[in-house]
Amino acid sequence: MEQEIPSPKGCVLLAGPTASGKSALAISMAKEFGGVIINADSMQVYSGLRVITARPSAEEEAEVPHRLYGVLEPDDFCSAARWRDMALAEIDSCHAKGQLPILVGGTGLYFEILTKGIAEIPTISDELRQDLRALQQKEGNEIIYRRLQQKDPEMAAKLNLGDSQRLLRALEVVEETGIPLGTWQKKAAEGPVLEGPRAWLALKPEREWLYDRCNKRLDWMIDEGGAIDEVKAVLARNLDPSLPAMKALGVPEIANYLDKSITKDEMVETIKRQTRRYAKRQMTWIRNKMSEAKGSSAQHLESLQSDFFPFIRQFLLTKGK
RNA sequence: GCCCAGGUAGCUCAGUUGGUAGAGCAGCGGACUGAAAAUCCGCGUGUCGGUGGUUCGAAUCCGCCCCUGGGCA
Repeated sequence: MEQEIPSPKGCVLLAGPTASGKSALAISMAKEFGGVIINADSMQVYSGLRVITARPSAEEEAEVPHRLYGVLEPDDFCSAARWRDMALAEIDSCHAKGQLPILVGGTGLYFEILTKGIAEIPTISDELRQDLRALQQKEGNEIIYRRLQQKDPEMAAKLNLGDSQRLLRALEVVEETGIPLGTWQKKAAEGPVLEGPRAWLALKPEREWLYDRCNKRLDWMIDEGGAIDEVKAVLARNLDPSLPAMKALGVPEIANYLDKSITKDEMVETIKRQTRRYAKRQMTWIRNKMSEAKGSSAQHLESLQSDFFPFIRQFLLTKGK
């Protein structure tokens, strides 16, 4: 079978909410089509948090090639553009070897920037970034908001006072570049972008089924997977709690449990709730943003291979080469 | 069997002297342009246990029935 399929120039993009079965599907797909799995998940890029971020296990990673899993230290940070650059390099290297890149993950923004590009805004200096963050932590959003109103009233009008992350981003951009963020965003997307044909796949599981899976997975992580010890080890490094990896689902909650400010039950219930909400946001993204991309989608785990494999085979035979 | 206390949203409960009901949590919808597992915005989803009655009008008052706790036997 595999011999019939020519060397791919295209790639597979597999999106879906957390716990929907993406990883398992990706592995069987990689085996079937000679593929390499490339992580498109913002948290699984960090090392040290394998269990709590539901990264594929070491055994799974050994079955077929996996890329961009655990490649950054938890005190580093991965921007969407940084991920894109790493992903494009991996995709090139797959193509050079005649392998099919299979991008798998739940981070919508990463897919968005990979496929559509983004305006090239100069890097913000660490100094400015840290100053503004410190200011916000100390004084709250109001001061950031007022400063933004002065320097970029258009963006300020668009943002909510509570939206600390976007306020900060808008302010650091005007202050660093002297150009309002909105102006940058109106520019055509620049920078490297994924070229060539692509097969979009989306998992759209039934809600109850997914929530149940999320809950059971979390119970497993805590009771058997060793999530608590793993998080404890990372916490022992005393990293800045505002680092992205420190905000991964479950990390703050386990930290609270370890310092005894909440009980184990509270910790478990809170993580479960946060995970459900996260899955819901992902589904909103997939439903409303990725639905425009032409591709194939499937609802039930049982039907994944039968739904997707013919689609991929067809894709490779017609457009993928 | 008798005596209390309760039955109101998915859960825990509030509901003034009768004017068809509201909080928290859960949930749902949406946004998303370089830290996105982040960050933010919006939305009560209801046979008020059932049934008769009093009343212009009942979650609210009365009768009976059902259910759940607790107590006495």
